[in-house]
Amino acid sequence: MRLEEASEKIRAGLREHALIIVVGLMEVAYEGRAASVLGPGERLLIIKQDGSILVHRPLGYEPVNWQPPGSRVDVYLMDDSLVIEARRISPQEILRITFHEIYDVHSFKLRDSAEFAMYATEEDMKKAILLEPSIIESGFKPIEDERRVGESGFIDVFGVDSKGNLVVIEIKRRNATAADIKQLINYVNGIERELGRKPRAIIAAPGIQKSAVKELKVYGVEFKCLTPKRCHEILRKKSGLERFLD
Amino acid sequence: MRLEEASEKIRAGLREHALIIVVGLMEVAYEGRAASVLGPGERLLIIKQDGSILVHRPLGYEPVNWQPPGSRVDVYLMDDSLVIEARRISPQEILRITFHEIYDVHSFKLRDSAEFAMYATEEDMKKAILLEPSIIESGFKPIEDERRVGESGFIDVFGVDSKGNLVVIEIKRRNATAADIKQLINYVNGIERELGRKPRAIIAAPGIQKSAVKELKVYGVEFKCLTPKRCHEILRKKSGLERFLD
DNA sequence: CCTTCCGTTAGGCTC
DNA sequence: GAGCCTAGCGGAAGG
Repeated sequence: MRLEEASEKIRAGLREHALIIVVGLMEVAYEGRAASVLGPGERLLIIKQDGSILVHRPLGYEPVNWQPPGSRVDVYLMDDSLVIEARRISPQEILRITFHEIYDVHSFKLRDSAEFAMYATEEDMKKAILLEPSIIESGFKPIEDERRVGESGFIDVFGVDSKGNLVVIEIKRRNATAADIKQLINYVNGIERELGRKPRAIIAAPGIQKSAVKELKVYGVEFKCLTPKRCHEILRKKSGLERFLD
Repeated sequence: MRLEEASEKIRAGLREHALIIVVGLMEVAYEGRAASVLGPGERLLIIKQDGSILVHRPLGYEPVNWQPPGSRVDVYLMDDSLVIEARRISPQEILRITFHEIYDVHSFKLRDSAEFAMYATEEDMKKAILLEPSIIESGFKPIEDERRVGESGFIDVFGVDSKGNLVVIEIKRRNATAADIKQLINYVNGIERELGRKPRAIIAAPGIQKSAVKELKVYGVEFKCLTPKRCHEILRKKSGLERFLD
C-alpha cells in the first residue's frame, strides 16, 4: 500500500474521530518520563478517537509503546516514510512512529454505550462483611465503614465483637503485606488516642505474605482468611432480597 | 459479514498463528480472580499468536477485558452468535466474547525481532551515579552497589564522602515517599549495627512528596534532586568512551 | 493541581 | 512454582 494513500486514510480517520488500525513495518521512539527506542519490525498500531494510541508487537499482553487519552496526533510524510507523532503535555511526552511500509489501514466508527460491571472487588468484600458480619467471626457487629482516623486515612470496617471489644478491620483482595499491617497499626493507635480504648486489629485477606506473618505477632494483629470469590458469592446470594435496598 | 465466514477466517488465523483482529458487535463476560460482564457494544478484539487476547472499547488506553499470554482460544457458532473463549489455568480464568455481528476480520503474520531498549530507568540512574559520582556531591566515592543489609534488602549505592563518612544512597526515579525514607532508615540502622558507625543517608530522586518532607528532618535524611533525564544524558555523554566496557 | 490507593494489575526476578 | 518488587504503571477518588 502506498504511503500517500495510507496517509490519506489515516487523516480521514482522524477527521471523523474513528478508531484507526494501521499494520506495517515501523520504528518507534519514545521520550518523556523515560525514553525508549525500538528498531524496525512489523506491528499493529491503534489510534483511538480520544487520543489513546497503542503499539502492539506480535506477542504479549502489553503494548510496547503507548500514549494515554488526550494526546495530540500528527501525521506527515518524510523521506519515504510516514510518521505519526502523539504528544502530550504534563508530563511532556512524545511518541514517534515511523512507518517504512504499510500493509493495511482501517478505520471504524464504533458505538458502545454498554455499562461495564465488575464484581469481587475490595469494595464488594466490604459490602459482604457489612451484609453478613459473621464471615469475620460469630457475634461481630459493624458500626461504621470508612471511618476517618486522624491523618492516617480510613478504616475499612469498624465494629465491636461479641464481648464488646472495638474491632478495626483492614480488607485486602490480595495477600496482605507487612506494609498493610503497619497501616492497620496506625489505625489502631489512632483509635486508641481518640477513644481511649485499644481495639482488636483484624486483617481480612485471601492470604498473607510470609514476611508479614511475624509482624502479626509483633503487633498483635489477627488474620482472617477471606477471599473475593467468597464475598462475591455472599453478595449474589443475598442480592435477591436486598439489592433493591442499595 | 456472515458469522460462518468470519468463523472460518478466525480459525484460519489461529491455525497459522497469526495476529487476528475482529471488529463487531459483541458482549463480554469474564470470570476468574474477579468477574465482570459487559453488554452489547461495538468493539475491537485482538488475538495474538501466544494466546494474548484483548477487548478494546472505542475510548481509553486500557483494554476493558483481556487474557494474558498462554490462554487457549476456542471458537464456535451458537444460536446466531459467534463465541470466542479464552481460558487459562492457574489462575483458572475464562473470558467469553459473544459476537452478534461481525464487521471485519483480518489476520497478519508479523515478523518483529527488534530489541526494545528503554533508558532512564532506576537502574540507569544508578549507573550514572557510579559513572559520575559528583552528581551526588563533590568528593563522593561509591564503594559498593547493591550491598545487602541484613534482612532489610539491598542498598542502591554505598560509599564514602569527602570527609570519610559512610554514605547510604537510595535512588527513586519518581518522587520519594515517606515509605521510601523509612526504607532508607532501615538500611542506616542495619549499617550502624554491622559496622558500628552511623552513615549519612541520602535519597536521590527527581522530587519528594510533601508528606515526606517532614520525615527528612525527623530522621536526618538528606534529599538530592536527581532526574532520570539528567542521568540518561550522563550515560549518553559517557557512552562514546565507556559503553564498550559494559 | 497533587496525593493516595487499587488493579483480573502484568512482568521480571529470585528462591 | 511461589513470593516479592517495580512500572513511562493507568485510573479513580479525595483534598
